[in-house]
Amino acid sequence: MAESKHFIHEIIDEELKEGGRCYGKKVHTRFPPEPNGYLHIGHAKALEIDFGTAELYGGICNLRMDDTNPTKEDEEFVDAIKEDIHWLGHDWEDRFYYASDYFDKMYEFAVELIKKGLAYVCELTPEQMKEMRGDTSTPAQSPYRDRPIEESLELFEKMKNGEIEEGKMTLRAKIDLASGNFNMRDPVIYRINRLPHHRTGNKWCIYPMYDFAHPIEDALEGITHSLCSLEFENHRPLYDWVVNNISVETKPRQIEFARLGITRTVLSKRKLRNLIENGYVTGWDDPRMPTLCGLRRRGYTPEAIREFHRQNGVSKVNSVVEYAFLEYCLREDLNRRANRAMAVLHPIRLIIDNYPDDKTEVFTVENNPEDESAGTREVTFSKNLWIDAEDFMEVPEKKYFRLFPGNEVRLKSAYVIKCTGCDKDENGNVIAVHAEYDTESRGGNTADGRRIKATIHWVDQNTAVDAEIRLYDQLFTIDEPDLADVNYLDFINKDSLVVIKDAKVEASLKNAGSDDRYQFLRVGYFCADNKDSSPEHLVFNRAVSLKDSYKPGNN
RNA sequence: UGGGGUGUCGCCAAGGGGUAAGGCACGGGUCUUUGACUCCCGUAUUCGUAGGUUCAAAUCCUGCCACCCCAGCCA
Repeated sequence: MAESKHFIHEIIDEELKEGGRCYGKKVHTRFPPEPNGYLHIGHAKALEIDFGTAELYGGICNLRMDDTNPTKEDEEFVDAIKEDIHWLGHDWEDRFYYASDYFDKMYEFAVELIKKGLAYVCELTPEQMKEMRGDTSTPAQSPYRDRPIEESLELFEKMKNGEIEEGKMTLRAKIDLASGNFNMRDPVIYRINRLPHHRTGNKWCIYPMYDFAHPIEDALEGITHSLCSLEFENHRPLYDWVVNNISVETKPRQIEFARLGITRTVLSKRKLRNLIENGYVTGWDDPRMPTLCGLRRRGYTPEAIREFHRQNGVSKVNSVVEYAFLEYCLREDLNRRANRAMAVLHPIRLIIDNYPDDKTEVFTVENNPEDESAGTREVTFSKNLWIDAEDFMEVPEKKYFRLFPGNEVRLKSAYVIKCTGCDKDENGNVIAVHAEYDTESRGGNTADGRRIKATIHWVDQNTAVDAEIRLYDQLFTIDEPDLADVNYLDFINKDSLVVIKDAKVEASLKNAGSDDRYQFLRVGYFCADNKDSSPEHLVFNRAVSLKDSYKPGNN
């Protein structure tokens, strides 16, 4: 698994060399979520890059809530964000910060800029500022940019003291009104906002803009590499401008990478919220949601998600990874680690006619053929079993080698049986399958060594437990519902959830916890639902199906 | 038509003058007490495109094309 280094690590390698920007320094990154929503799998990529890079270089990574806008942020998300990050296995130790921790210092830096003649108080309304912004060929206008320093100082103080109405004044950096990069056309770095802040309450009524705040946060924390997504590329000149014009010891470097897209998935907060509000899903943790809490509830493991991001690599190309790759990563992980169990999703009776009516046997079954240390468990066997309706065909199609009259099949870890026929109801539906077992095949091996092509799973009617099973599938029917010009709500997959109320599962599943992952033999990977499942009413979610090379209808 | 980016297989992605890694997906085979897993084999004469430099170009040069981001007192 010796993946070659991606461009960010190549840059860091260079900077760490003698004479490089970071020679002799410890690599220090940060993950700076805005506490205004739940983390999703796209954030997990950034997490992998931020924490993973620190780990790779023996450095450290801070967790920092980027809470510079009181109108959008809320404390309620902070704990959920921390929980999700811990669940993924990342650790910030004691380095948990808020951007709001630095409001005092940011204010001082703003004053410093004013004193240097590099910032001024502007009295343009938002509308006026928009009108005067100019365009690609016309420079912006800024009538207040030559205001005396003393006056700006005074006004800025008034802004801080709440003497100015919201929207009436801003503090702007004096940079370049003619820049082709609009972020440099004297950007607003402080605005007035009278909403109480979730942490600082009413202490402030002016708040720094991201472009001013972020580089300061990074510099103050001694961040060496500020890794962010591509849309901030245009902001880097401003980031550098701030870092170079205020009195800070260290100068962090911003490097941008492409964010992740996944087929048949939407990742934008607005669209995800819409899915909830329109009732397409039940909430942020619905197992069909790409949120970390949704994936967790679905049965995804942190290991699978992290491996997914590691294998995808990091570049600057906007990419949309196939959902199949995420599924592959989950199967890879769970095949190694999940215990097997037998569950019949579409139960149909199987009667072993030559087996004694009241006899019960106990068979020992391996928990995981991929991992002997996973041990074994016991399952009971009797004359009356449940098997899956799909494992019987009265008239088999070509290449079908499961149960049909006259054919032999092995019941996993039990006996070889031969199908003798079936019972039907008045409508012609098969309601029971009959078979006779080979008394010499206990455990599943034939005495004469004849090979049995198919092995099917089963559960004993005497000990089987009822369970509800939720089969989840992709929420969308098209590959890229997240494109700007498609109405994603027109492409909802109506069958993204299929509920099976009357499944029969083996007794050992009775105590399944939501952290346990199982492979239901020949079906897929499942976990108990972390909200709705209980020993009295088992509910299992399908995380991902097993691959299946059988193509029905192949006449 | 300003500025900033990106273009290598269906999807990711290495490779930065010496003759196209790898993974997923897909197809075929093998193995199998899971039609899973394993293992094997196959899959870009070609690197957005047109020229140029060179013995040699995906890699260097020039032009062109396509796509993404930017005109919030959002992050």
